[in-house]
Amino acid sequence: MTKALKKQEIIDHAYELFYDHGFHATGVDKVMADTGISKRTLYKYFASKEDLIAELIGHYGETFLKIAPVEIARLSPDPAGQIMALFDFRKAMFDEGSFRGCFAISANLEYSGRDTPVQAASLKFFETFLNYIKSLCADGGYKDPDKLAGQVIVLFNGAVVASQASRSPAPFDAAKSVLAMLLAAAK
Amino acid sequence: MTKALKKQEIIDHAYELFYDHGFHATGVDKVMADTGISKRTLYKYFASKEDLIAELIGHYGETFLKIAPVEIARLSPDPAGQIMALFDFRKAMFDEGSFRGCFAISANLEYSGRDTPVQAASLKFFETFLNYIKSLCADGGYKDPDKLAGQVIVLFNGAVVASQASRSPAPFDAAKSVLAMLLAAAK
DNA sequence: CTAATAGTAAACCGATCTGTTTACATTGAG
DNA sequence: CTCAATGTAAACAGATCGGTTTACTATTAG
Repeated sequence: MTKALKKQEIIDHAYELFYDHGFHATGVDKVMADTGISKRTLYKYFASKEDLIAELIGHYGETFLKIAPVEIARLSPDPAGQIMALFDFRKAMFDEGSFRGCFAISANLEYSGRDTPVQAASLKFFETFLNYIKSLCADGGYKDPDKLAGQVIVLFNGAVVASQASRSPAPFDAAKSVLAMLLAAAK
Repeated sequence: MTKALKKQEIIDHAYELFYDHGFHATGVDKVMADTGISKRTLYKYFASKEDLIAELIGHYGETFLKIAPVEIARLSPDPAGQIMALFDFRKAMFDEGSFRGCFAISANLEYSGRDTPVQAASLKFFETFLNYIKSLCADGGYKDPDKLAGQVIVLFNGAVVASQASRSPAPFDAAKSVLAMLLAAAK
């Protein structure tokens, strides 16, 4: 097994564990046992637990931003409708019964108030995600795509967090009704 | 010192510690040392760490819902303007340099995926807060105050979480611009 | 004065935490 | 075959975790 594969294997296992059970609540021992590796190997690939989590945020971002364009293109042909479809897509992830929220937000909040690699990685994800929304808004031909993207993100984050906390996809309906109004006014 | 006062003293100290440093990251030993009490006393007033946190969420809710009406009444005379003022008030809390988000959301997310007293307490807060927004919307004379309240909450949570994560009050400006549009359309 | 209450300090429990280190086994390439 | 790389298992470190219990000391009310 190559180095890259081994590292990916650790990432895959750690990702699920932290996503499901939280960051402080999950020890590196659990990651080791779940992956089936020794502690030495874990610390060969990652300098610290926080560095591992930071890389997992990167993994989350890459995964999400690879799947999302495909899914929203499947749901709607035009860029304008794809913004709405993004909310449908995210809601569907909750509908499947798993109420995992945003990996980056959860990590950021749990390490809130400090300056760790976790903060840096999550901020980088937020920026990347914002740029993606901006490009969608620009493609949609809206007047002020950058301003619109900022508004869309607030709605999106609000829906995601409320859904995770209440374990219900309902907040997405409220968010979508506002989004429809917002998009109509921004043409 | 009476029982109630002692308990309040523990709550006050624990509240600051958990709010600033997180829940799993803060041990009961730190709460003891900070309050200046023994472990036995702590566990006389609270059955467990999770029960303590659940009570702290109640404390957060009571505090917030006692101050908010006063502040927004100071900022705006009419109920319609007070909804907007609620965002100004919350933004001002961030502007003061402290980027503490919503205590209930933070606690809920950190204990996400399990069923603890923490979940119950935070859900109760969300309900109370929603009812408060509903009453503001009803007083404002809006068409469908319950629906509007759900939309307002999504915007509010989105702004709070994004501000905490990015340590910037900027998301409130995006949220407020959407809110203005929303309120204008809901008259 | 007495008796109950409420408190402290500290030992103790078993477990866990992140991280390092030592000793040894496996493997693959030259 | 040999040697270096890569891995495992496990001890070790020092600290912390949530929680219980014991022994002792103030305080306070009757």
